[in-house]
Amino acid sequence: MGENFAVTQTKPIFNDRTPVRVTINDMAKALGLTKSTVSRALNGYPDISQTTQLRVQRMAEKLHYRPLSHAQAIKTGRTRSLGLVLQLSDHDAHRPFLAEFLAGVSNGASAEGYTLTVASADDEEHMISTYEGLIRDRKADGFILPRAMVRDERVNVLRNADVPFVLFGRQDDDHGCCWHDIRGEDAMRDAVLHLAGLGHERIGFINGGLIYNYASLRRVGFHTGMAVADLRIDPDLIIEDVVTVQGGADASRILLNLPKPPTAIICAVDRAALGVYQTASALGLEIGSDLSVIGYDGIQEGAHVTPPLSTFAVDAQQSGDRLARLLVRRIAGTRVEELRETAAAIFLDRGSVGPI
Amino acid sequence: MGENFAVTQTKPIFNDRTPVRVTINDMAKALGLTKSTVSRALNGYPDISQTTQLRVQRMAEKLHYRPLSHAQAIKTGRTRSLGLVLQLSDHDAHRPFLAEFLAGVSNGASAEGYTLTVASADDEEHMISTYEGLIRDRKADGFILPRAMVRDERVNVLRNADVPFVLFGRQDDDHGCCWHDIRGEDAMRDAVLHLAGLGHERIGFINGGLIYNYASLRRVGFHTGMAVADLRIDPDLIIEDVVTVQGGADASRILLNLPKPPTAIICAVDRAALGVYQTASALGLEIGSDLSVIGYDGIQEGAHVTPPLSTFAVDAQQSGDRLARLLVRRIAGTRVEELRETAAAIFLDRGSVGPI
DNA sequence: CCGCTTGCCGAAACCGGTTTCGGGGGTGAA
DNA sequence: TTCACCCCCGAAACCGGTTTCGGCAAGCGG
Repeated sequence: MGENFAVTQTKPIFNDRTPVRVTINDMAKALGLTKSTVSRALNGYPDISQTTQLRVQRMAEKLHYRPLSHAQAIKTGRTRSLGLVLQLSDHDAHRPFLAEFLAGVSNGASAEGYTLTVASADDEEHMISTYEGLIRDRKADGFILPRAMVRDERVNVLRNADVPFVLFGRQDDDHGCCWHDIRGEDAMRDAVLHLAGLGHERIGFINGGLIYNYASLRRVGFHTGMAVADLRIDPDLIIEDVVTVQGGADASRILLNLPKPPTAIICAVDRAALGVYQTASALGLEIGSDLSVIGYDGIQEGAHVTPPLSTFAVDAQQSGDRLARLLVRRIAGTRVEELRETAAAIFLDRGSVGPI
Repeated sequence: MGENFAVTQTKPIFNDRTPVRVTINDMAKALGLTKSTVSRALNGYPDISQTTQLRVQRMAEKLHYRPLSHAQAIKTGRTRSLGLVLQLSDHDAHRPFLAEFLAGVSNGASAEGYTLTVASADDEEHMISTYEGLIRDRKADGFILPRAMVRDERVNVLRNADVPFVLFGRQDDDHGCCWHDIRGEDAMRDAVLHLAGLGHERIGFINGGLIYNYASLRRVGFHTGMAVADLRIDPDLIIEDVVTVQGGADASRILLNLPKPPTAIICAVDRAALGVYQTASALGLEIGSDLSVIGYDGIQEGAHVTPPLSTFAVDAQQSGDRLARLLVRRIAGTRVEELRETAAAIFLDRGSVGPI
């Protein structure tokens, strides 16, 4: 017993530069309370005095205490994480936005104290089983569904598993659905009006993928615009279900080879518009003068073609952020009716539109 | 006491079509064992008889029992999830692959029974604090670091926090590092040899971002190729730190305006190669005859330009898959030396290369 | 002065797992 | 027969939280 300095410190404060986690027990000890009181104080239970609650909160600040999410999960069932299942086979219509979208989602999530769990699936069947697995293993408290589809099996699964979810895009059967979406229909309408204002009368429309819900909305927008501009709709000038560059090239070739070809073409998807560029150059048409083109999406490549593509840009990052925050509120129990919002696409008037 | 049928079932088997989770207690009850035995049987403890272990495993199959990952996490510290932090500001050099890469990672992870946790950060500082937060809150058992950099602060942080990680790309200071990478240096060498075989002697080289580790490797590969082909290296024909289309256009303009311009240009990044196309068309040069171009990456756009870009394609999905599996093994304790692998890029001989 | 609320907190059970410890029973040797 | 192992498994503690329950002290009315 030569030394009087007994080693009483059983738990190191620092472990190789990494601060050791402070637990609720450390909090309780530091405050002279029991851990149950600490827990209730932090979770805002009404049977804790104002004074104590504040003391606990201050101490939590001071000690940088944050409850372990998976420790609470075991009792509450809440992991504090949002789920996102990517579909691969999805024709790369929305690939370009993925980075921004993901960044937005993860930003929104972490701002709310949530994390983002990402999975992927090749086909629809695999996707459904992926959801079921994630739900069964409680990997996420709720899900973000990109690209709402007309007949959306994901919605059914989540609905009767009673798991919160939020759609990127709207849904006709809105029972239990909340969403964030861009008003593509307004964009299509404005595109028509813009062209009509420049004297165009024969306006072609190349719509996007019909399995997605946005296609019918944008079709309606196109019709609305034509009606407002008092223009007759020629069914021959409408081609639907086009989501690729090649598809856009093919569709526009059909349109431009008509006896009375359109003087302008509106594309529901930028990639299709890029296809129109190919066909135009093949046919010796100059875009912006011989043929006007308006796209939708605002993908990078559109800025680099000549002339730069006039298009309606969507802010994928902002949308991702909004979706995450909506989902968190949904998980917290807010009614779906209060969690439905849309935003406008912004028109980028670049070089691909001209008077007739 | 009119009824003799007492309601003893306290836990419903089905809850609105959603099967209720079976817990380790259900397993114990069904087997007539204690939960501790069940746990040890499933985790392969040596003090459980062969017979019992098999019984337990069969029952687990039958009842579809899988332990709740966050329930085990609280005791073991392992969440069974892999972390991935995306950097936004990262010039969209690798954006195009993100979808495939992510799909690969999440596939590999789920094949190993892991999930994928994704976060994002705008700048480097934020990124480091993001890692620290994820580590502190035990959100991931290990991390995948995309795009290894020359001076990589992430590596430092993870190294002395003693958290497993795996690099996409190699690292000079390989202490504690394991990785998967594509041998870009071999690709650059082969590109030179291919061109030299066609008679080219003045070969330009537009290298990628110098903050990334791959740049120096590809530079070495270029030099190697030139040495093997017995060609002299003209420093004026080398421009580095180019990662965008515009950058590629600018760099190639410099090269092609030299008194003795190159007859072929190798680009370490496809986007730069696309920039070369722009400059070539501006200068009236026909690619494939007047000027040969070889890229690297294998991005989609390369297939759609005319002539299609000859390039070395990397399989981002496969890489993601490999990285996930390597990381899982790293977490399980495999030595880093056994977890270093490289793969070859595959040459797509399309239309942008011709004899001198 | 007494009884009854009410406010506030501690004690303890619980969630679904893991891990340590100890002991019962069978076997082999003395 | 006894004793010492060894092979298995059960009991119980533990991880870091949440939630229910009960009780003490102060306040209030009578």
